[in-house]
Amino acid sequence: MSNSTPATIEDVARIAEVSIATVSRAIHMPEKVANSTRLKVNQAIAITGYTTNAMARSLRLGRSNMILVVAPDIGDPNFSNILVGLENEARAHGYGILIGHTQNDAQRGLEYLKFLNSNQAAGLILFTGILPFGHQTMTARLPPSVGVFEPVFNGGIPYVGVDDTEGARKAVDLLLAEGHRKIAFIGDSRTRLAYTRRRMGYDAGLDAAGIPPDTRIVLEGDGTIESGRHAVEQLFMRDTLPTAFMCVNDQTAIGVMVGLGARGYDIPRDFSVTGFDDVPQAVFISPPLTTIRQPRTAIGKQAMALLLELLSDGRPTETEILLRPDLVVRNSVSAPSRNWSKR
Amino acid sequence: MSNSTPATIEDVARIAEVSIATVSRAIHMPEKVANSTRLKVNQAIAITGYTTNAMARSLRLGRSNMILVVAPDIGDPNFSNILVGLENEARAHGYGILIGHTQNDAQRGLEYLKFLNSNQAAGLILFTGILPFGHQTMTARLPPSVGVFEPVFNGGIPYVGVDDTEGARKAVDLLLAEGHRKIAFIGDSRTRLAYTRRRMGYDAGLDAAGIPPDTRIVLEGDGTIESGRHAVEQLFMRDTLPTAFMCVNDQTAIGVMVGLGARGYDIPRDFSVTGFDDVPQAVFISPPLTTIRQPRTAIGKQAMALLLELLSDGRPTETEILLRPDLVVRNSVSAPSRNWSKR
DNA sequence: ACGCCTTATGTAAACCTTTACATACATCGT
DNA sequence: ACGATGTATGTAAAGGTTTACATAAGGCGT
Repeated sequence: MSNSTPATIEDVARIAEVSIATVSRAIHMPEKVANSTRLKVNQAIAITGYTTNAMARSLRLGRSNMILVVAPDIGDPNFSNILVGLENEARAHGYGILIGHTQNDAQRGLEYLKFLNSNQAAGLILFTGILPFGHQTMTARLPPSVGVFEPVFNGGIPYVGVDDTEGARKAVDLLLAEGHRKIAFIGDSRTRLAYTRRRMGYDAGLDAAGIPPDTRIVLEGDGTIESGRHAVEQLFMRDTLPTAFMCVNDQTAIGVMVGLGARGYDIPRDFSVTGFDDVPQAVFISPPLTTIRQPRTAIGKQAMALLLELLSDGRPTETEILLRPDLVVRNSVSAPSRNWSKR
Repeated sequence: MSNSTPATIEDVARIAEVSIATVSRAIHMPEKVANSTRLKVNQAIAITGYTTNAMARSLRLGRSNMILVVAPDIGDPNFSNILVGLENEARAHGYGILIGHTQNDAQRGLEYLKFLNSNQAAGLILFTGILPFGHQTMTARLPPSVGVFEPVFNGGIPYVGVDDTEGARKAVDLLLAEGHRKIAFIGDSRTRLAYTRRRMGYDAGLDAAGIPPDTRIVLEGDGTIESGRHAVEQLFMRDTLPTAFMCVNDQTAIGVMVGLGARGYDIPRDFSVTGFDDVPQAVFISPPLTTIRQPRTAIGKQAMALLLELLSDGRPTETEILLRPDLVVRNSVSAPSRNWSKR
């Protein structure tokens, strides 16, 4: 029973007094085997504690029961909850997940290519917007894949994310409702689609409020804390100060708050700030950040569900799933101060 | 070249005009094959883009190249950096890692047992102090395993962590050096060894300073934010206030700070607070938390290195590796205020 | 009673590798 | 010149599973 080497299908077959084919069928196509035999097999399985050897099975089937999840940074606060969603859904369907992080290093990406080529993963979940591996040639060989947050590189791969435009719209609308008219957008970027879309929401909100766009207060950024801080400095140097900072993500917002704090300003009294993502820190920084929440667990679940569908059907039913983002009101937004609204 | 089905060892053998055995040897025991043939084989590999099929290899070898990492909570801020260390070290030796989180649910743990039984993981890294699976019977069948942070359940498994006693000692010594004499210990627990050891460091520090222990200001806790908050309430109700709170971890410290803030006190003016772990939030909360840094990447690296050693040797060289924790001074500690030091 | 269809089970090949063993050949010491 | 030793390569088995195909048996219509 508690043998050193695990039981094989043959052990089960011997005890149940059937052939190994029957055992395999009893497990995977129960309706194809007589009730009485199925019972014998099940008993034998219980006795031996048999578990299918996944290696042999994958080898035979030519496909594994593992899904590779590639992310640029596992430590990213956005990542872990997505993972929960991914994992729960995967396991519910008999798949396991394998995690790799590229650390934005192309070399790393290549190593994961090996996994794929050696059939260790049946499917792929891509977090980066850019395919981590040697682009064009590889695409053909990629297993069924799903992107998270953003469509991947050269398309053809469905993805699930949040409706960035709508989320940004909610943020800008809140700011407008509070009475802000000079609202900066921090973190503009043409390379990341999610950021581009958030910019679109910002533009749309301003437009709907009849406020003409002012590119002097739209600053570029790469979503890091440093980029937020830098943007604040630029605005002060150019003397084109807004009353509110709508940031492309929470990290940027934190940078903005740090920059503003370093110059002695109080938030939200002197300036309002909004973020995007609702990372765990958002609630701990001071003041707690008003931001847009990503339904992370749901995103993970949906992404995996889509991938599993691809794995069985082979054909994606939809090419893009956008979830609804929610506004989370905390304490970093208020009406514009008298001082600044004069400008 | 860019065939639909990946190249096998036979394709390589045919092109290189050798037998498959030679190809295998050229890859895994290069010194056993003549230079000229090795060259031919390498060229053939380059042409075909061959990668060893991990399934077949694992099946043949009877062991996989995957390491299962089981953690109670992937979202734990302590987790991700450890993972980086684990993963880097693993990949450097040709292993991949597989992540599972039990969410403190025994049922979940059982599902991972299947992975192990089906030979999908060659080794195991355990984050929980408690073996996640049906305890006694299973231990025999466990693959080589290493614990992180704490020894696992019933021992026999080496572990790597931080020297909790020393870390706690550094925190209490800082507080003492600032002049504190009434230092509370928040988060005492007999079930988690790491916490018990931190308590030991606290006791030792007090003892060395000639301060008699005062159990009225040693409160239990489970390391959650809520537990820290609760402890503060208790101390106020009992009217046994300390001048400083030494917390068993950062979460508890955050809870303490929240509780103190809710009562209108300023940190560090009215009370000093220290944490343990140096989670990413520690720098963002206000005031930034003075705490003990866990060398997380190093812990991960060491744990994996130990496991790999186990996998080759089969015998652990050491049963416990304790890394040195560092004090990180931020802004939550100052000399005791005049008001409170009068007590 | 016979052929035919259906249902339940068994046999054996295939998936791709690694490696013990066998073979072939070259080198060396005598 | 010959046996011994060593080196380089090939042959074939084994690892655990799934499944196409073969077989066997039972039921049914005529």
